[in-house]
This record gives sequence, structure tokens and C-alpha cells, in this order.
Amino acid sequence: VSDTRDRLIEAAARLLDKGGPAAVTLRAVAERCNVSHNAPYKHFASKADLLAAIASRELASRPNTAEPRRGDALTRLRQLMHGYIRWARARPARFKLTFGPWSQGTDELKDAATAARQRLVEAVAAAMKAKQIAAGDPERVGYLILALAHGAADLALGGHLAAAGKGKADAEDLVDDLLAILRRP
Amino acid sequence: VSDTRDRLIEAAARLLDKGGPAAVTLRAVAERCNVSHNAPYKHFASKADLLAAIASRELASRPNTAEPRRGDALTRLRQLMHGYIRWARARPARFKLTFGPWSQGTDELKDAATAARQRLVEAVAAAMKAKQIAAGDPERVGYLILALAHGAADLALGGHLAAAGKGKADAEDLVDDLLAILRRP
DNA sequence: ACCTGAACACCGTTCAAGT
DNA sequence: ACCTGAACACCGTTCAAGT
Repeated sequence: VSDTRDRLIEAAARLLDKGGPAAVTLRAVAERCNVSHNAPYKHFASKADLLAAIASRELASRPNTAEPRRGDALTRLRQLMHGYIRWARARPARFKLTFGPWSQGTDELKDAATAARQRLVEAVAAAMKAKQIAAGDPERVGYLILALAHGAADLALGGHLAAAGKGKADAEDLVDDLLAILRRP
Repeated sequence: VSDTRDRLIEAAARLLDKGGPAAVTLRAVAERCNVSHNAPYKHFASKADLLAAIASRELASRPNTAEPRRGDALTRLRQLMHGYIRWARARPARFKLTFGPWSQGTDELKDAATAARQRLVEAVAAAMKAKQIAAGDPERVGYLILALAHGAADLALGGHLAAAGKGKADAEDLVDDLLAILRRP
């Protein structure tokens, strides 16, 4: 609602991208918005509250932009997950924050999470209907694919995935592996 | 090597479990070891160094204790991943720290990661040899299973997994789902 | 309703010394 | 080799006050 509030969130998110969690101080955020160092307390109860607002906005906006428009059901599902991984790689600090201890709490964030999950489940159901992957509970299979993409992205960020030699696989490869396995024989 | 060094790491890990990352201050760690508030600097170059030491020790010790002794190859593989998830749930702060920005760096940590990965690949290869899961590259399939377990555990910690109704699945269920899919028909 | 300035307790880090 | 005590700049948070 408040203009300053939005600017504070944006400035904080930008500091997060630039210098990691340690760079996000209320003083630096305030300075970047040309307000006094404790003006943020008029918009957020605490620093944790500001971080939660970033996570909430991120979860609400990110999956929408990554939504593909064309292609068959399986292709759309695949692109949805590749978009998820691309987001994690492009904004690792926001990705970590979104699934950190701030994820509990506000209704705004819960609604965003529900909406994102719903889009995934619909993509899975469409792929099942088109008989491009084996029939089953779309919600359960959706969680399976999401958990894999999330884990692959998180491991990749820490450098725990890129092995040398024949086993070499990046996060996108692992998503494709799972989708290939889920295909009907 | 130094006795004080080990005690500092242990005290820091305990503070991490108790109050999260914010509770780990060098001053609190030092106090708990009955040394002055800057004695840690004689053993670690910085706070980040101390945190990296926790991550390293965690990665080296955890997977060993969770190694199962009995059962067929697929059962051992399953128990290995269930142990991974149990670890994440029991010590969420250590789990997050281990795969945080501290994971890069020391050789000690890289060796620990390599050893843990090797154990997983061997379990996968054994299950393939026993024809309990479809043949393939054990390293690649190992990463697939690890990424799923890791992602399921991380999402579960944030409360992003436990949905109501028919799609309900906890992290262990998702591991079992994947192993079931990987089975030969 | 929104903001400022001073102040408090705390933290990471450094430095000069001590044994 | 390992530790202490004082000091510095910085941070989250609070409070009284201003428009």
C-alpha cells in the first residue's frame, strides 16, 4: 500500500542479491531509500518481518514469469521446472531466503505457495491426461517432481552436484532424467 | 588437534541447534568454553571459518552413523536416504548450514562430501547388480535419488510439503515413491 | 500517518600485552 | 603457543519528539 514500504522491500532484495544475507542491514536499506535508519520500523515490525516480505513477494512473482505458453503438456511441465532451477541459479540468495525460516507466517506467503503448487499440479494432470506420463495422483507426482527440482537446484548452488566424468549431471539434466522415467513405456 | 578448537566447534554446533544461526555468536561460544571472547581467533580466522568447520564435521560424521548394516541392497539404499531425511529433521540448522555458502572451501569438507557420495553410489550399484532397480549409470541415478531426498527434506523443513488430503506426502514417502518407480517392472 | 535523532546493548574484529 | 582486556566501527531496536 505504502510507497515507501515497497521501495524498502525492493532495496533489501537488491542488497541481498549483491552481497548476500550479511549485506542486508536495516541501515543500508534505509539509506538506499533516503530515509532515516529506523524508518523501516514504521512499515515492518522487525528485520525478520522485512525478510519475510521479500520471501513472500518472491514466491508470488517468480513462478508467474516463468510460466510457458506453448508446447505440449510434458514440454510445459519440463519448462516449468527448468524455470524454477534457472531462478535459483540467477538469484541464489532470494531462493535460499524463500525456503528459509521466513517461509512460515504471513497469509500472503501461504497463498503464493498454494498458487504456485496449483500451477504445477495442473501441468502434471495435463501431462497425465495426454498420456505423456504414467497415470497417478497428480498432486503426489507434482510433489515428487518439485522435490527433485528443488533438491537439484539447492545442491547445485553449493557445488555438490557437478562431478567430473560420466556421472556428470547438472540440475536440469536430473529433471529430464526423472521426467524420462515417468514416461509411459 | 587443539583441544580448545574442538570444544569451540562443539559449543557452536550446540548453540546452533538451540537457537538457530542468530544464536551463534563468538562471544557466546567463547563463554561456553570458559575462554575470553576473542580466544576463538587463535583457532579460526573468522566466524565464517568456525561455521565452515561445523559444516565440515557434520558432513563427515553424519552419514557414517546412518549407514545400515543389514537387509538387501534396495533396503539399504532406502534406509540410507531415510537416514538423510531424519538427520535434516533432527538438526535442521546444521543441515541448512552444511549446504549453505560454507560448503565451498576446505579440503576436509570436500573429502567428506566425496566419501558420502561414494557410499551412495555403491548402494545404488549394488541394487542394480541385484536387479532390484533398473540398470543404468549408478553415479547418475545416485545423484537423482540424492537430489530428491535433499529437496524433499528441505521443503519439509519449510512446511512446503505437508498438504492436506489425498496428495499428502512426507519426505520419506517421496523417497519411497521414487524407488518404486526405479524398480524393474 | 510517517519520519527523525539520540541512545542502549550487542556483535565481529583488531591490537597491544601478558605467560 | 595460547590467551586476555580494552577499544573500534557497526548493527537491531527503542523512545521521545517532531510535522
